[in-house]
Parts: sequence; C-alpha cells; structure tokens
Amino acid sequence: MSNNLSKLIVILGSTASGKTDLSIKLAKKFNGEIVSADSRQVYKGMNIGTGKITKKEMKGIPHHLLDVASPRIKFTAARYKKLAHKAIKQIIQNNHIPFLVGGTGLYIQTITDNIVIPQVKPDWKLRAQLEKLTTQKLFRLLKKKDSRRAKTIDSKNRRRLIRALEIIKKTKQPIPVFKKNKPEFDLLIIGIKKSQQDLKKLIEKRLYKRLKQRMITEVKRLKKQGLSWKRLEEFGLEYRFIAQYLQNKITYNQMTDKIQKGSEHYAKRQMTWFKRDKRIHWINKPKQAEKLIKTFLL
RNA sequence: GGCCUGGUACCCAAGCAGUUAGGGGACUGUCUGCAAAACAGUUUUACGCGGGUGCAAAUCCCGCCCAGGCCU
Repeated sequence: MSNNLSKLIVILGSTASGKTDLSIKLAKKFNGEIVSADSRQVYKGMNIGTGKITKKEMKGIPHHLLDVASPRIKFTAARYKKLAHKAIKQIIQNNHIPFLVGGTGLYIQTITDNIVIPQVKPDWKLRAQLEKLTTQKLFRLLKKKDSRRAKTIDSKNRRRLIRALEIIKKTKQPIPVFKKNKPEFDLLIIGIKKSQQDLKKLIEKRLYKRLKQRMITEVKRLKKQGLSWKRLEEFGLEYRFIAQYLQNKITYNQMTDKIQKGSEHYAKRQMTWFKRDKRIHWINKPKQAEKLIKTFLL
C-alpha cells in the first residue's frame, strides 16, 4: 500500500454533518492544516449563510481556500483545483498534514481523481448568445460538431450543452474523453455518515441559529454592496430564499420552509454523489476517524 | 325549506361521453469549469355516494351526502 506520494486526508460529508468540528479536532491532534472544499465559502462576505468557520473556532489551525474570491465573480471548479493544489503542496512543505474538508463533491473530485478540466475558460459572452437558443437546437448543434460527446451528454441539460459547445468552439476540436487520473497524493478519505432523520434535525437547529446570527442582515449587506438579486439567488439555499423573501416574492415562513427542504434535498444529492466513490471510509464517531488516521500516518 | 355553484390521485387544477391533461410537492437518481447549481425518472387508470341510460360515463339522467353562496 505505501508509496512515495505525500499524504492527504479528506473529510467529507453532507451539509450539517459536522465536518467543521471534526476537522478541527483532527487537525489539532495530527498537526494539520485545513483546505476547505466548499463552493460558497470561497466567497468573501458570505459567512453566516455558508456556515463559515470563525477565527475563534479555528483554534489556531490555518485554513485555506476561504474568502479567496469576490462574490461578484463566478468561481469555478478549475480555479478551485489550481488553488487547492497549491495550498496542499504548501502545507506539505511546511511539514504539516493537509486536511481537505468540505461538501462540494466536484471540487473534492478535482483533487482526489485529479480530473483534467479542459483548458477553456468560461466565455460569458458566448454563453449569453447560446442561451438564446432552444435546448433542442443546442443539442442538434452539438450532435453535428461532436457526435461522440452528444451520445453521453444530458440532452436536456442546457448548462452542460452550452459548456460543451464552448469547448468545441475554442479548441476547434471534439471534446476529449473524460477520465479520472491517478491522484497526486496518497489518500485517506473519510466520510461522515448521518441518518436522514438526524440531518433533518441538525439542519433545522442550524437554520434557527443562523437566523439569530442575523443571516438576513448579511444578505441585505451583500445587496447593498452591489450584488444583484439575480446573483444572490444564484448562490442557492439561504441566499436564494432570503433574497426572494426580501423582494417580497415569498413570505417569511415560506422562506424558512424552503431553506429547510432545500437543504435536505441538497444533503441527499451530496450523498448520492459521494456514494459512487468506493474509497470513502464511512464513520459515525470521531474516534473511528482518529483510528483510521493513526494507521494511515504510520 | 327553496335556488345556485362546486366536490377529480398528497395538494392545486383542466377535461364535460371514447388516446396518458398539466403544475406543485414528495421520492429516486445523473454529473466532462456556474455544482448550495443544472438536469432526468417515478408518483400513469383518480374523478363525493348509490342507481339509471349508452357499445362506451369523470363527462348525460335520477336520488342522496358534503362544502360554500344566495333566498325565504
């Protein structure tokens, strides 16, 4: 099993599963630093709604990939890979243990499967143009230009169709076949398992805590700083539904309801995603994680 | 007591004699740079109850029940 690769410990789990607490505990114990894998916590000013860890809660453990982007600018998985990779390397150089912690499956996969994302940056102008076409037309266009990719793509998923066409246009080539690569690190992947019932309760508790912490004020502040309602809604969950509430599109009760149900669904989707990765060691208790890590670091 | 309107699957809601309405929600899943996103599948013989007419009724007829409205 042992090889010459540097070790990387991954802690993942659905929203509200307790990743943050566990990661602090483990990082303290094993001389670690934390690299966040969260597609919303990368944004500055989005703290309460994303459940971003506070300075105090960090207990001196260095954290990476938090607050690295302005919410005005769209952050992408490709950018995540670059920054996270760099952070991990740095932690290793400091002779600390890197902990990749988060719930954004795609971001985690860029590291754990070392996915090569086509070197084509999003072209927002082109996307706006393609956005005007019907889904059917987009699909026909793709079929004409790259019949291989057309066979595997979701023919009704506009977002993916547009991305595919974007790559073809820029590279003037068909889309390369998707493949997972050997990871650059020696991995231990730990997943926190919670029953759907427990998660429900945890999400509810967390929601009321966040509302008390003035989560709505946070959204108002972001709006004031120049973010459009549309942009705020794009972030999903708390940001989406609070924005809708502030625009009087929904009532306060509808807002809390939608955040609750939306979070439950999100948690479910995350688990559906994670289930596919057979390398994950699922645990219920922190002790189990400690044990796994001890063996792994020998 | 009389007149009217309505009672359709978990919810909303079209149909008004003869192919699966549709939406929401719920559940399950997908994943090639927006991933807290986007997308897909399932929930496809339900029409208040009892009779009748018709080859055929949620749809027409009769009676009853329930809800709401109006009248006395």
